[in-house]
Amino acid sequence: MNEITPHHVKDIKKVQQLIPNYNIITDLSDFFKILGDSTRLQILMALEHAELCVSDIAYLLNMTISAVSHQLKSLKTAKLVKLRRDGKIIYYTLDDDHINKLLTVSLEHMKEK
Amino acid sequence: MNEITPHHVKDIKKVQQLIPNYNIITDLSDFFKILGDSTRLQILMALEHAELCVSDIAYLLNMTISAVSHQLKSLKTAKLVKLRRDGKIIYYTLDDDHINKLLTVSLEHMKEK
DNA sequence: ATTATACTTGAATATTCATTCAAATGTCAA
DNA sequence: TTGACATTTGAATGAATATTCAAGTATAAT
Repeated sequence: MNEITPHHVKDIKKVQQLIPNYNIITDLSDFFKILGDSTRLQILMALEHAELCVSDIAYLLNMTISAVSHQLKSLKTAKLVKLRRDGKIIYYTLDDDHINKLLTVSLEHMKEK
Repeated sequence: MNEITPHHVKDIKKVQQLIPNYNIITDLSDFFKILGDSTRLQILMALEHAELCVSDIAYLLNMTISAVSHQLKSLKTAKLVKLRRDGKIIYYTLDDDHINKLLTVSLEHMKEK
């Protein structure tokens, strides 16, 4: 790391007080990282409209069951989806509502560009 | 790719009509991908509160000038920041307002969990 | 018990991507 | 026009991660 001489110390001090602490920022970037993959985003957007099982999603996205299952696991770990078992079939749904809201807001952001 | 027999064809057809087309989803996931890195997110959150030059940001984040410059380039390409030059110094700001709004909404999402 | 179905899991591969390092560009001052 | 400063750029390295492949659970039916 090279030595750095900042040019606007006052602004830096101001900003240091105003931005969220690093833990919050990493939580948030981890969250965006999950959304930053088209497969996972497609899954979430599909689950906005229906409860689906793994084969349904794999068929819908034209992917292998395994690949979908891996991504569902990520989404589950991130608490964005939840599942219920009915016999051999496992059904996935969105874990809560405000992920839904966030996706809508984000889509708006896209359209405005 | 193995053959897949979906179990809920009706739901799949419904979902196919309701989710955004693939181009929009990839645009959106590309956007989230940009936000899905703590360095870039810190930069954006800093620029919410002040116009800063590259050395300021590097000092604030305790990173090399070069690393920061690379990330600023990504943010510029994604049209999330813009710059102006004043002599030797290049100042960065957020490119528009609704990125600001989205960050706020997303932070809310985090807190609710 | 055996087989089939639905899905998960772990290791391996391949690709993506953040950071570093060294060199280059652009601007100003002497 | 030489030197110093601020930043950019491109290649190289290393870490993270999406998908595949093969093998492993779990459940139900025969």
